[in-house]
Amino acid sequence: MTRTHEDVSRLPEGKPADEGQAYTRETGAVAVAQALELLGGRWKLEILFQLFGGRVRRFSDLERAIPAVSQKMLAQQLRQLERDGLVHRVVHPQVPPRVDYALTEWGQALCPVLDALLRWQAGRKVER
Amino acid sequence: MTRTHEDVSRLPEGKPADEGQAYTRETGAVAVAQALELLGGRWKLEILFQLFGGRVRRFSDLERAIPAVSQKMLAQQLRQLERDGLVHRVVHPQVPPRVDYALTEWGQALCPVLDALLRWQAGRKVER
DNA sequence: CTGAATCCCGGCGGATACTG
DNA sequence: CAGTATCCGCCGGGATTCAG
Repeated sequence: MTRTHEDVSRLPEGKPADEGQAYTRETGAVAVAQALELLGGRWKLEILFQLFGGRVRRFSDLERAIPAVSQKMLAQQLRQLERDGLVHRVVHPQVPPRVDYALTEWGQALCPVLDALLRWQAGRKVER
Repeated sequence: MTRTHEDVSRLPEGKPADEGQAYTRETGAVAVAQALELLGGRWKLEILFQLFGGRVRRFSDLERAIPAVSQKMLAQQLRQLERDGLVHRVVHPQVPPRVDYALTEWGQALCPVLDALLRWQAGRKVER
């Protein structure tokens, strides 16, 4: 069925046993695709990177840090990140209003993954 | 060569100190975004998963394995994967024609990265 | 069998203006 | 300050047809 070389289907550890089901090639692709969808937005990665390291940023901080993004998109992407559980949103009932954004634990856990992606991409040159 | 950070959150905020230095927060986001673009196509992951483990597949194999994809998209995504250096394309000058697709070494190296992404996504359950 | 070419459509994302 | 509301262009991607 599966010829496991360094196959993704072989998950070394850490997957829930209650399902009793490892990822097949198809569900694996689907699962990764779902994960990628969470990151698919045009600005999500830039936002995430701004938030990495437990940094808490305000809306205007993000606007300043990512000048090319419009308010609409920034708000939209933040909402989606919040809905998807990567970002935590804290509203301070003040005048003027103030909203803080921070990564959830799960969002923080994405950090080493993106780092791995970074290292993978860096190895592009050596192609035969 | 690349300094292997365990944590992207430790990246410096300013510019890199020297040339061979690793990523800043900004260039890191850009680099990851570039990497994600390579995988961004609607069907690329499914194709990649079909190819993982050094499996060589023909065009018609992939069509059968991914029934939902149209010929156009399959061809398009394969071309892009080839152009981006993830997939190797071998044309056999025969009648009827036959084309084999396989991962490049670099493409294979993506496998553990997607695996990490898979494990990250699996840990979504508990959020506080 | 393996594509390229063409037509078509929904939605992402940009620009701008308005609000509490 | 931190967002909504609205309009709109572009392009990713589906269906179908043609070609080597």
